Order: sequence, then structure tokens, then C-alpha cells
Amino acid sequence: MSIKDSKIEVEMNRGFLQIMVLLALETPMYGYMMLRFIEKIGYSVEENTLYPILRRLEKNGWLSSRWDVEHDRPKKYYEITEEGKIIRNKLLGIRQKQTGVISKLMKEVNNG
Amino acid sequence: MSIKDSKIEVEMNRGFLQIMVLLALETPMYGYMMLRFIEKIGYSVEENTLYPILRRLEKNGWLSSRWDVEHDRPKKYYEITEEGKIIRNKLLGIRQKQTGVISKLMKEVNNG
DNA sequence: ACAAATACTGTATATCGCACAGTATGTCAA
DNA sequence: TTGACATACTGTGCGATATACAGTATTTGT
Repeated sequence: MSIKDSKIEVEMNRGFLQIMVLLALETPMYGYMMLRFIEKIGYSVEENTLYPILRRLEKNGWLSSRWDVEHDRPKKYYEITEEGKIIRNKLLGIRQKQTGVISKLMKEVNNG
Repeated sequence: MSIKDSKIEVEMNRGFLQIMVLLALETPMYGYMMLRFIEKIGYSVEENTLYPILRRLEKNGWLSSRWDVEHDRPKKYYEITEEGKIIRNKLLGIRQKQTGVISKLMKEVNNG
């Protein structure tokens, strides 16, 4: 294989990770908690990948955050915003369209 | 909306475009022909996006190409290689896994 | 003959996933 | 009680990609 497999996954993660985060944060969660949650549902993200995504999505106005300093060590809870929901649905729409293209092509490959 | 919609599509295209090209090139095609073909099946790619992808995938050994200079103006026909098929299946596998994660999350969003 | 469509190449840029490096608090076994 | 490990985060830098911008050359339609 001329290109490392890891590189492929990086490419495939692009776009998808946003969807995953925006879907998960229907319920408020802090970063580290999400890492565990994502593993639990059968995927995995790098720590170094998730934290920047959270910051970026917040900067875009798609997430809001608040610090919980009352219990244990400080935790930054994130939650999806209304604008975030709109974007999320848009992303899901694009993905669905792509999935349609893929299945159309797969049919041709099998029949052709 | 704080971020232009076009940017979203760029993100979502990442990874997907490779899959689309690798699936389409089960049948040999040249660049311009593919542009039309992709439109026909209900998607669209920029000329400036497709050509670099074709070159890159060939450089990776996932596509092979040959020039047809016999008819009309010169056309560069591309076709998927065996290695390309392996990669394509890997990409499809990752995408399926992602789809699984998404539907799991969607269920929680609806029930939670 | 002139515009538009065809069919490509080459360079530059912004963005993002992730690597690398670092800070600080809490827990638990030896 | 100390020091290893888990928790919980921040900040900087790099490489790869989608796409913009610019350009070349041939063919077709009017």
C-alpha cells in the first residue's frame, strides 16, 4: 500500500466528525466524557482531534459551552445551539445525497 | 449563518470524492467525460477539483491512465487498478462504520 | 471568423485532522 | 507519601486536500 491507512481515515473523518459531535451534543457533555462516549458507541477519535473540533464548532456558533467548577476538577460542558442544529441537518443532507450517489454507482458496478 | 455553505460542502466532499471516482472508474473514462457523468447521476464536482484528484489517485497507484490521441482531441482515459479496488473497499468500509455511528446517535436523539 | 464548448496543466491558498508539547488536578497502590 | 496513572484541558505547527485562479490548445456551431 503506497499510502498509510491512517491517512485514509483522516480524509474520511473530515466532515463526519462534525456530524458526530453535533449529534452527540444534543446532550451536554465535556470533552473527555465525549471521548469515552464515542468509544462506547464503536468509533474513536484522537484527543488532539476532538478538542480542536469542539473549540472550532463553538467559534462558529454551533456549540455553546459553560465551565463546571463546582465538582471535582473543572470541566467544560458543550451543547449544540439552534444554529448548530440547522448546520447538522444540512451536513446530514449532504451526506445522504452522497450515499445516494454511491449506491447508484455500486449498482452500475455490479450490473455493468 | 457564520460560515458559508460552500465551505461545508468542501468538508463533506473530502473522502467522498475519492470513493465516487474510484467507483465510477470501474469503466474507463476521461476527466471531462466524468464531469458530465457525475452531473448526470445527480452530483457535481468542480473541474478544478476533479482533475487534481485524478492525478493524485494515479500517483498513489489507485488509477492507471492512457492517452487516446487517435480520435478527436487528445483524451486521458483513467481506470481503477487492483490496488485502487482494495482502497475503494476500505473507504467504503470506513464510511459504513460512520453511517452506523450516525444512525445509533440519531436513535438516541429521537428517544432521549 | 469568433464565441463557446471541449480537454487538459500548473500554481497558490485556506482549512482541518492530528502530532507534539505542555499545564494542572485527582486517585490509588506500594 | 510519593510517584505513577487517569483525568481534563490549552496552544502551536505541519501536511494533505478541495478549490480558486490562470493559462494552453483544439474542435464545433453560427
